[in-house]
Amino acid sequence: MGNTAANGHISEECKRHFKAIRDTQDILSGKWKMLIMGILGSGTRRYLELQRLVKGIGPKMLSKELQELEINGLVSRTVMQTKPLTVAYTLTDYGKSLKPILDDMAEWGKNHRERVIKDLSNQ
Amino acid sequence: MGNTAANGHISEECKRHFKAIRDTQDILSGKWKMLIMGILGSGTRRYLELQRLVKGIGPKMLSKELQELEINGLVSRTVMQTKPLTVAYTLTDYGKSLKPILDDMAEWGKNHRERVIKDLSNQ
DNA sequence: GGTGTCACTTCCTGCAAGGGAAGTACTTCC
DNA sequence: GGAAGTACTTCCCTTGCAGGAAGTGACACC
Repeated sequence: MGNTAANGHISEECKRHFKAIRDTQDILSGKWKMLIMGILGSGTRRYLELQRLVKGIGPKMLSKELQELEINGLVSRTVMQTKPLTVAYTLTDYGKSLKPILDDMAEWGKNHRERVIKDLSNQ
Repeated sequence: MGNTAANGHISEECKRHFKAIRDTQDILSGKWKMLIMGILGSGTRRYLELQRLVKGIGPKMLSKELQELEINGLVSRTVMQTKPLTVAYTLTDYGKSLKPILDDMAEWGKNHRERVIKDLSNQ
């Protein structure tokens, strides 16, 4: 990506790179999708289970976000024939392809938190 | 991360993982930060250069986003002593630590675009 | 001294993302 | 038959993110 044509112009390859970042961000847009994907990365969850894990989310938001993830093929919804009906949400194989990114984000976030704490105590 | 204690409880480690995703997302929050970071990942840029590269952004948004990135230590701002003053924005070393994530996002976005195009033609 | 460039800031405005509270439909248990 | 659990949906309302247009200040060129 280190290619500016000195005159300030930018290669098509570069533009595609930038657009692709925007595309990925759009698919994980909104306040909750990344977190939901991260949580589902640790295994299948039921609806209320998710609502408990995603602190602060309401039922409306949760179902909206899940629907959008399902539409994009990242998450699959399965109705389980249990005592009271339950619905299981799981990452699809395609959804799992985002796991490395989410894991990296988690890793970075942990380092960042440590860094901030260090800064505060060194200040 | 595959550790639910069967009773539905979740390890502290897991919770930290989820919080860390949220933290990273917050630092790259807003419509433009990820894209700006992606662009700066390809090299130092001046203010107006960025405004041209980030299609659709206005001067207000750009300076706001850059300020927030600077506050978080991801981007450094340098006033250059040129004919008309120019300002150079660069990723800090810390900002560069986000590059793998942004690159992965770009990679995923490219694959996704191909996938969507295939789906449309196969449909 | 007027025009141009660069790097912003300020003011006004609008809309969509998101929150709260309540309701619905189905089933099972007591 | 009423309560409770699961998985949602609907309605209403607010906030804040973000856009547009214009202004500012510094300097430089003609």
